[in-house]
Amino acid sequence: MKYSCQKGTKDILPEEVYKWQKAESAFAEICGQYGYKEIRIPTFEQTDLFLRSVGDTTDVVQKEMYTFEDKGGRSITLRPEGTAGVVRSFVENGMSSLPSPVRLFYNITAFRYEKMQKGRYREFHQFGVEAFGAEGPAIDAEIISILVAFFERMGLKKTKLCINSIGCPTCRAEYNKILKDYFRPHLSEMCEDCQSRFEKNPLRMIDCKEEKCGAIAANAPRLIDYLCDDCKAHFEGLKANLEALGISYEIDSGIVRGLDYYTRTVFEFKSENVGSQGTICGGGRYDGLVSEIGGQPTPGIGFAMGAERFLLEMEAQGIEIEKDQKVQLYIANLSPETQIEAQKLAFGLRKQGIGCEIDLMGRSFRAQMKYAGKTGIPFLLVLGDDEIASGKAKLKAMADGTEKEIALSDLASAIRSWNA
RNA sequence: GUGGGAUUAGCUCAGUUGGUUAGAGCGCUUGUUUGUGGCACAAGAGGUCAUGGGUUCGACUCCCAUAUCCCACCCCA
Repeated sequence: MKYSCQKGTKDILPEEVYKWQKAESAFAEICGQYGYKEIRIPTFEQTDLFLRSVGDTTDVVQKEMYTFEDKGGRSITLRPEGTAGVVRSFVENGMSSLPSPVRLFYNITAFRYEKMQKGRYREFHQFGVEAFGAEGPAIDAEIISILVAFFERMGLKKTKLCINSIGCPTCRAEYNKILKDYFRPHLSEMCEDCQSRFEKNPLRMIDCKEEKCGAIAANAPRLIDYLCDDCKAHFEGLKANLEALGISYEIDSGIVRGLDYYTRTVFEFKSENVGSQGTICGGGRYDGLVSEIGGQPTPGIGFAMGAERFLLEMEAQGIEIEKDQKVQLYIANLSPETQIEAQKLAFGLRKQGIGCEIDLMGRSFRAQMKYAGKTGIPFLLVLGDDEIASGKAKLKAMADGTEKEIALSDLASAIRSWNA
């Protein structure tokens, strides 16, 4: 074999693509019910956008971006996530003058140069939502409820919501001091990563997976205990709002989120079935991001759900997504002449909304029957010389083999009313 | 970037201390006589055994390198 798809990319074949379509349409429909409008943004942006928004010290930026120079000498990056591009678009298109809040959703591919493992790809799909202009915790609860509604619609049973607050720049600065005071005496026992995190971003030391670090971090002061009054009120408001909606959650102070733009609310839906990381979707508030990108200060919040991880979870929970059968009728034909008549008949039926397939390879009648049986097409009609002459044919329901004599001109309505 | 396992037909896999023309199941195509399927039976197509070197009289089998896939660490969706 000469060519294969690139590392970390995947073909989504017809036998699987219906699952994607179901998930995409359910997500779009639910977002629509909430008043979120779809936005489609470019696949690549200027590199600097991601340095500024995602943060130039994050792993995503430092080692995972697909960055290249185009023929005009510009530094271009394939988007590693959706929020940055949406925020850029929000600012560039002056959406702050739209009625607030501005509610957007999207369905994109994103790219991260990583070593792959379960639930992790270099090109992956995200369903996401962003809401701009609403400051209070109600909108936080709203976007979380979108996910809950989506999971319910798709039949997903067990989902675990974890929430946390990582505060605002003011309380986080204060907390960082406290955290460093706590870790300082233990620093020599901790891993190299944590030692360098100590100066750069002590917050990340909390969710270190190293056993020795984890033991030390377990007793570390938690940011939610040191939130400023405003942030505390916001978090309490979110909890109350979730409870009012009947959405159960856990507080997980280990959720830090690896992108720099997050403030206050952060959350994840987790599972053990989607790879070691366990995150099906993650999101949070980014109240400083719009101004960082050059817009008027505007609060924002959003999430991204990994479509591959979502589908992995569906499969792990044994939830089948129904396949839809667009072709209703198979027309078997017995000769070159009847094949043309079958094509004419099918052409007309499709205009009436009945999907049809016919044999075009001149295969034996038996082979055509086998094909019709295997494809699961629910109705069959044999078009031979007799049927053409009489204008009548037997319409057969493949499931139970029952047949009814029908005038060819009445086929569409006969199929529609078969079970009536 | 670090580490472990794998790579033989479209798919899932056999392949015996290295020994002639490389196998099975599923799938696919065709057929089992005249126009009714899923089953059964039969036949057929499809492989430079991931790629490149090496050892050997001889390599799918042993050695090395590369690529790809799977999994874990880091981190994220």
